[in-house]
Amino acid sequence: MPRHEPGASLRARGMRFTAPRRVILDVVRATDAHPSAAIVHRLVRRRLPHVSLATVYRNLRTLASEGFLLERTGADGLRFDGNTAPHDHFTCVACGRVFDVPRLRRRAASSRAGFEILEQRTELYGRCARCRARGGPSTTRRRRHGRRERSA
Amino acid sequence: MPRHEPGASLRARGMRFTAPRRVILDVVRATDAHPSAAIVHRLVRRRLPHVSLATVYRNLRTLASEGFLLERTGADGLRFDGNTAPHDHFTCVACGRVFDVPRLRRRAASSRAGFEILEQRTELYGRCARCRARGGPSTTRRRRHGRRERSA
DNA sequence: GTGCCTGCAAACAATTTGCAGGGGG
DNA sequence: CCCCCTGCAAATTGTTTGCAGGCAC
Repeated sequence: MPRHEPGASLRARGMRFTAPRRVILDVVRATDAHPSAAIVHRLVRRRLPHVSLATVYRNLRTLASEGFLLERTGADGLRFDGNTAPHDHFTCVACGRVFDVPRLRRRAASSRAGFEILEQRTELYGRCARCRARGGPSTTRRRRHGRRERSA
Repeated sequence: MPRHEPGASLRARGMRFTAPRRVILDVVRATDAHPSAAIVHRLVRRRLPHVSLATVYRNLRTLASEGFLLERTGADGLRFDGNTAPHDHFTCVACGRVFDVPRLRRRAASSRAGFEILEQRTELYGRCARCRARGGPSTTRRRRHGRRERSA
């Protein structure tokens, strides 16, 4: 999906290109940190102090459904990605950061069992270079019960 | 991860193999429908009418962390999978069903950018054979706002 | 017996919605 | 000037936790 012109394209569908909407899109596109709605909210407020969290949610959803950004759902909740080019994600289990990585594999046996594949999404998990350098060798942590850890 | 013996393995870690726990594992293993906690709860209650939802959550989490089943988080919330063999998922965007599919691609360029890949997870989206037969040709639906649709 | 497990209910957190007013086009 | 969009607050939903007993081992 190409990165089209926000204003024009939105207007063409009867949607307005308001200040909050513009800034929200800006913020998500400006980072590669795959922010949550709350984080986007905080960043947006630096420029528009009165924008509400509800508006952020509404716009993220709208912008995603129009193809201006991508919505991801993972173990760490709902995240948004300004990079609309097809790519995969690598999540470091040590530091929690999420990196974009080029899609390494192309669709294979598309129509296995008669499935028509419209989209694919791959998440990789492991340890990033930095964490490998710091910590010792690979560890597989397990936890019993306990609140699900959320990366900041 | 092999399908080990629940009782023994749990006991070896100082955990008990209680009736609720046994039935919960049973239920998840008996289906390939990738049930939510609520669905597991309903099914478990057919055999043990007094099991609480909290117990279901606690046990699903425990059993997953011990490798007896897999925890998945997707757009449709938290789901559990009794199939612990490595495999991918295909979600039909028309009927919402989730199918297990054999993992089609093997890890490639493992350590791109110094990443150590410990795990990978791929989700495919499209239309299953049945829905392709019914509905017309492939459609890409978009929605504006609106509650996120949840598959039953 | 000891301590893990359980049911119940309350607490929590993330996301969504209702509503009345405001401003973009 | 019409109606989409917004802020605020309340509502919802999914998940987790505290606590007093119960039962597996």
